[in-house]
Amino acid sequence: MANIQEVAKEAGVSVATVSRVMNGGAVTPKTKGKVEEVIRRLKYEPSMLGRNLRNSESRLLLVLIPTISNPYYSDIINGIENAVIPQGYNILLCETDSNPERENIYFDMVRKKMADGIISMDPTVNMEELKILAEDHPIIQCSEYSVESGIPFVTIDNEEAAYRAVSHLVNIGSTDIAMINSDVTFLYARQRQLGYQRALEENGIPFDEEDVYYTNGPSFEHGQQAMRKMLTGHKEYSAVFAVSDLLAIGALKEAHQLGLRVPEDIAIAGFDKIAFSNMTNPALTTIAQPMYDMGTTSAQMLIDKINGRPVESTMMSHELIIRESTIG
Amino acid sequence: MANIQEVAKEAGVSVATVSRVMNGGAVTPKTKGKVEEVIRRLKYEPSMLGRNLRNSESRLLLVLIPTISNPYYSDIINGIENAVIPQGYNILLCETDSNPERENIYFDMVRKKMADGIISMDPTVNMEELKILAEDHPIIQCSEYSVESGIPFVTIDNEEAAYRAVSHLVNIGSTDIAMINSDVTFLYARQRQLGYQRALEENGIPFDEEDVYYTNGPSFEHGQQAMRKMLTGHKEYSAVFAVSDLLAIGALKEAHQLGLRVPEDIAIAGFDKIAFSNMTNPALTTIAQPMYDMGTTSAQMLIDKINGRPVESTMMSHELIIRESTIG
DNA sequence: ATGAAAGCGCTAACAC
DNA sequence: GTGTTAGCGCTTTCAT
Repeated sequence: MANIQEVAKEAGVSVATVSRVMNGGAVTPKTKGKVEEVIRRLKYEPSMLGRNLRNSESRLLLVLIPTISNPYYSDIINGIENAVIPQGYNILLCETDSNPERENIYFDMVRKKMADGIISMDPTVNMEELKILAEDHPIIQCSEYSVESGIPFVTIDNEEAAYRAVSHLVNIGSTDIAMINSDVTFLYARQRQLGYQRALEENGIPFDEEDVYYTNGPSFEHGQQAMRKMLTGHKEYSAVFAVSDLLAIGALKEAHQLGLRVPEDIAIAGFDKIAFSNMTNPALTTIAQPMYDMGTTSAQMLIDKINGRPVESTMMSHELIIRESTIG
Repeated sequence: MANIQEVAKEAGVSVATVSRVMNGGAVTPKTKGKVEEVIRRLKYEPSMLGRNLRNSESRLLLVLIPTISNPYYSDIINGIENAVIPQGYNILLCETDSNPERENIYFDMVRKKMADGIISMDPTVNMEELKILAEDHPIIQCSEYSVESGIPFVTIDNEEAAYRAVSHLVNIGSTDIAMINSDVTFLYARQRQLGYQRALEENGIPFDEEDVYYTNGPSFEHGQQAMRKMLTGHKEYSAVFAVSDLLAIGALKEAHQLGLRVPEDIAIAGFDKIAFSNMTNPALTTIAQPMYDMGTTSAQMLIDKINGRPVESTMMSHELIIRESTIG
């Protein structure tokens, strides 16, 4: 628990020299060796607190997500971590629970210099506040974003991806295709619905607003509810496009519960390719987003921004993964 | 971006007074009002960097987990967060990836005072290092632990829980009960195997080491592999007890893939009651650990430890959740 | 009740 | 190449 002063004194040098040894400044091999010996002997660990104050940086990056229990974020976070750690940063995973108070705690952390910047992946984020914060602090949006905010973002072409997924459902012979969508206040929900609509119309299937089943949330249970409503309704469907895997997995479970076979009686496609989409029976057809790369990219963008380098929004590629839930 | 000096100057008081206003020291209502007005006007946000250095604390707590993608940890982390945030702390979720280097980065953070303490939930943690670190720094073990380390822990009675799960399998009429276990270098794996063994023996079923199928890891795929090996072997089983839900879900998928019906042909029980254990078809019988409470408890223990208060290890309760995978 | 001043541990500009 | 010194922004005695 020694500090830099004690090391300097013990080694018979100045604190500046010790600092230089620590940070690779110009020092004689001889003094360097001597100082290093003392550091080892005294088990000296430089305090980041002093360094942080001096450099007025915390080397901490906030990653805002609505909840940690949504596996959607796992790989993105992995990508972020692997990108920032080699550059001497660490991330603070912030669960907002879509709660403005929680969110404010985290915004405060960057205002109070406990964090150097933010990667926001929270679709429920208070965009007004985020925008204001972005005036004075480095912020990047990942996955969910607002163009008008002027804050740089990383995303995929949601409309095109949904278009491909639904086109696939048409290609396997479905004509009555329902959609399970979350709240259209979210940009991705609107974009994916547009893709659904375009795929139908280009194939001569009229779009009907009644075929879209909206949920009150993003979770498994919401998917179940939507599916129950759909299957107990007056219309029959041969395929369902769900706006996320979690919703699709809920729908799948409910279909089974109501005695339907997937994909024979009804095909189901999801979106995101979360790890669990492969664990269900049948495995889920879905859209793969380049999660990991989205993570590394947004991380690098944030660090660039922190260092005053110019940053451009990025559109990443996606891929349709065809699995058992849409083809026998 | 004003600092305390500017506020003091603008308000015509000393920095000490500003500090008192911020921290609830004794100040005349009149000066207090004046200072607060200036704070608002200058949009002053006190830097935690200065405060942290001065108080030599970071108010940051590390939570060590092997990987964020294992849903097992979600609820525990939730509990931790809700316990620490009201007390002015924040947590840094640390994915070690069971990589000693990664781990060391995080250990370094507490050595370098960037974090005030650690809650370790990583079964692969380097116990030697952790023990040494615990001599100088507050550390709590949650879920996975070593008694010999002398580091306080929070856990459930794994042996008893496994005993109950396997007893349940016996009660529904199974006599040929296999176990899917992970690596017995982990304490929980050893304890749960003991429970499995005791349940068999108390019911007059001889324990056979060959009925235990060991995996090379904790994931879904490892569960699949174990199940494949089991079902393509020479022995037939009517029930399987998996040491975790993730392994059980893998086993379930593989059973389906090989044309077996669950629970009719083979019953499957898991352990942990992760969110997904309810999303499979059939839903999984499992052991519920009081995740959230384990989180809050270990968090409070850590904060107590940081504040020099005495801390006792805690054994928490568990519950057998019987669902479709073991009863038609 | 308020102010002056010391100091938390570190880095970097400047001088030698 | 090395030492001296001035802060980074804050809290907390110690005076008054």
